[in-house]
Amino acid sequence: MRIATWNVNSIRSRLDQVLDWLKAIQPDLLCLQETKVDDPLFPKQAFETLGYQVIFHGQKSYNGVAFISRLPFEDVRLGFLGELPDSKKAEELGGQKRVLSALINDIRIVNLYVPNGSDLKSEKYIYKLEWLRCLKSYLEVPAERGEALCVLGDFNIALEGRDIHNPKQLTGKIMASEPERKALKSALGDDLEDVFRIFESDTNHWSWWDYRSGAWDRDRGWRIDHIYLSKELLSRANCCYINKEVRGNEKPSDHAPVIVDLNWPPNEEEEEENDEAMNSLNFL
DNA sequence: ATGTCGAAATCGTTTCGA
Repeated sequence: MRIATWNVNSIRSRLDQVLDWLKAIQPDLLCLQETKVDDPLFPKQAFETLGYQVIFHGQKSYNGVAFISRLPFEDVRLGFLGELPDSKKAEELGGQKRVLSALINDIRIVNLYVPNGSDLKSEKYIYKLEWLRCLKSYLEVPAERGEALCVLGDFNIALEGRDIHNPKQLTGKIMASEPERKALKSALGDDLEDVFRIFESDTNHWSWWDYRSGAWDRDRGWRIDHIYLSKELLSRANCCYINKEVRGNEKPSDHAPVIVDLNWPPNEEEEEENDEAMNSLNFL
C-alpha cells in the first residue's frame, strides 16, 4: 500500500500537476492539505476519471484537507468533532477545516493541516498551541479503539535541528519553538513514530521551501511534512521518501509530497516463510 | 527575515495568510 501526503497550496491551481503526479507515482491514497476551495467547487470529477474516489473537508480561500483514494473509505470523520462530539473546544476549532480521518484498508488515516502560527507573539500562535492540545485528545480515541494508525500531513513544525536548513538561526522561532514542539510530541504520544527517520537520519532533507527569498534556489528548506505510523505499521514500512523534484516544477506548490510504501495488508505467504525460517532456526 | 505565491474583495490593485 502506497500512501502520500502533499500540501498543494490550492488544488485548483495545482490540478494538472497533481493528476500527472498521480499517474506517475500511482499511490493508493493521496492526502492533500491547503486545498483552498469550498466543497461544492472541489474538482472531484478529474480524480474520478483516473479511478480515484475523493473526500474533502474544505472552505473558501484557506485551509482545506482531502483524500484521493483508489481503496474504499469507511467511517469518514470531518474535523475534530468527528472524534470528540461533546468537546466545546472541538466545535470552536472546527471553523478552520484542517482535519479529515477515515478507515482505509483497516488503517485509521488522519490527515492534518496544523496551523502555521505566524509568529510567537501572534494570537495565531496561541491558536496553534490550543489546536495541538485538542489534537492530543483527538488522537487518543482511535488508539483506544485499537486501530492501526497513520497520522500525516503538514505539521508546520520542525521537531529537531536536523529538520531545518539553519537550526542556529531558526530554533526557538515559529515552527521550531519549544512549546509547539512539546505540544506536538505530546499529541503524538509513545506509539506514533516519524517513518521518514527510520530510513534517513541525515539533515538536508526538506519538504517545504518558502516561495520568498529564493529559498528553493538556495536549498533553504524545512522538513515539516511528516508521516507518523503506529508500531504495528512501522514494522511494515518498506521505504519513505520526499519527492523533492516536484518543487522544481513550473508553478510549484511550496511543499513537496512525502510518500511511504507499506507491506500492508500483511503478505500471508511471506509471513509463513518467515515463521518457517524462525522455526528452523529455533531447532538449531 | 521576507526578495513570492494564491485567493478574494476593496475589483485591475490591495489585502491577507503562509
